[in-house]
Amino acid sequence: MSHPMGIRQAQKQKTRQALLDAALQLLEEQSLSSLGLREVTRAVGVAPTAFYRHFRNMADLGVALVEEALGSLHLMIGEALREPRDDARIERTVALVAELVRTSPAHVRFIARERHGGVAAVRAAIGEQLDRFGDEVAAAFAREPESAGWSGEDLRMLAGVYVDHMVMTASSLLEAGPGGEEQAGVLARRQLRLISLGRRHWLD
Amino acid sequence: MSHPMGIRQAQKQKTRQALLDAALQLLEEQSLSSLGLREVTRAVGVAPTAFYRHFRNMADLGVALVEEALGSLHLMIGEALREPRDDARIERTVALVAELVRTSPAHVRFIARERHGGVAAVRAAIGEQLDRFGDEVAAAFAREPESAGWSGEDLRMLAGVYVDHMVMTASSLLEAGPGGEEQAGVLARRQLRLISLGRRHWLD
DNA sequence: TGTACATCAGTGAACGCGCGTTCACTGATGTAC
DNA sequence: TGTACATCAGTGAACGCGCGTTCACTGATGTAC
Repeated sequence: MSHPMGIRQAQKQKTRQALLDAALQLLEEQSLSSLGLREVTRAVGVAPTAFYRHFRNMADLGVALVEEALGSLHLMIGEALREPRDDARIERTVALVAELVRTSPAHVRFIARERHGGVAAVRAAIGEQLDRFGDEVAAAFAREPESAGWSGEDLRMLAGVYVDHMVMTASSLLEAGPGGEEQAGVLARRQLRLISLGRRHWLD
Repeated sequence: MSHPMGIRQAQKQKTRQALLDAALQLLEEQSLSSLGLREVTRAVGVAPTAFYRHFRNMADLGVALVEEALGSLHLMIGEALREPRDDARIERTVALVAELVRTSPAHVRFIARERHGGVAAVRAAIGEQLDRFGDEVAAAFAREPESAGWSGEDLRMLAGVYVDHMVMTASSLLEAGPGGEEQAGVLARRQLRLISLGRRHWLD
């Protein structure tokens, strides 16, 4: 039997995760470029120097947070788009985003904030993930009969609109807070209906 | 004759503007929450303490930058939307945004970055301005014959999509850089066409 | 199983540095007569 | 017009503080025999 993870490695992972969790929480009130290494280690309860056992600097930690926030989302989006009927797909898409905001509000806020934020490496990592989403959504659309006659470029454009809209919906659900969720959801569905209508008449 | 602005006031305005300009330039590479007061005064060439004659803190300066970036834009947007034909309006809208990005890239970057950034007062100021844009665009749409039968809510939704799309277009034109402007413009026009089509068939 | 040595996650002291803010000041500009 | 006083934008020294990074270290875990 090999050693999938010894005590030492397990403990190291635990500390690393604690650093990520603490950073994410501290980032609710500020942006990454103003978050300090000592702030994070203080919140976790380890010495500042322990940080360097896990990340080279805060930007490095930020990139890890991007992976944590978006890495596991690819499967879920593809599934939501498999819904054939327009209105059901809209419903599922908004529900997926709402679920994401409910279960991981801090991750969502982080992505919205750092997407155009002051740390280049993190911006790049987010951009890459969103591009991948766009490609996947485009591939899902391509499989549908309604896409017959569409150029690859047009499909990718449509996919981009979808992805951008999802990010925006997530962000406005977050800002809406507990009270205004309903209203933000209604707005998002309406906007997706507008986009769906545009799609249906694209080749007229 | 009264004193529209004495030598003293004129000099004060000049220093204030120099602080705003220097801050905006420094913000190309970082976000507001990590920009320091001393950094700004150093760039201008005044003592750090001079800052307090003009702003209470960096958040205060940030709010002033929001006004500078978006305050004068209200007239221009209304005018672009007065165009009656769909394709001409799309052309003018994208041209307006492209012009803005060309003449004030730093302002555009600032707005995109701080819209969801770490400084609450600045986020609020940007949100207010964008809401005002939304109201104005909705009012412009309401005047058009194509809007007959539309509810106020639906019009405001459509206006919100337009405003969000403008911000996103500005941001992607910025990221595209000198080479990719053309491509980003094509994409933006295509997306607006999609929205226009959705609008035309909204009441079907 | 027991022993001797290697690894390495986390420690704690120390460093130099730039930060925001305070304060009393200076001297050009503004005002009253 | 000239004079005496008030205003106030910008100065410069000083402060205490938290920052990121270095370094030699400790002691629990891992490995070889």
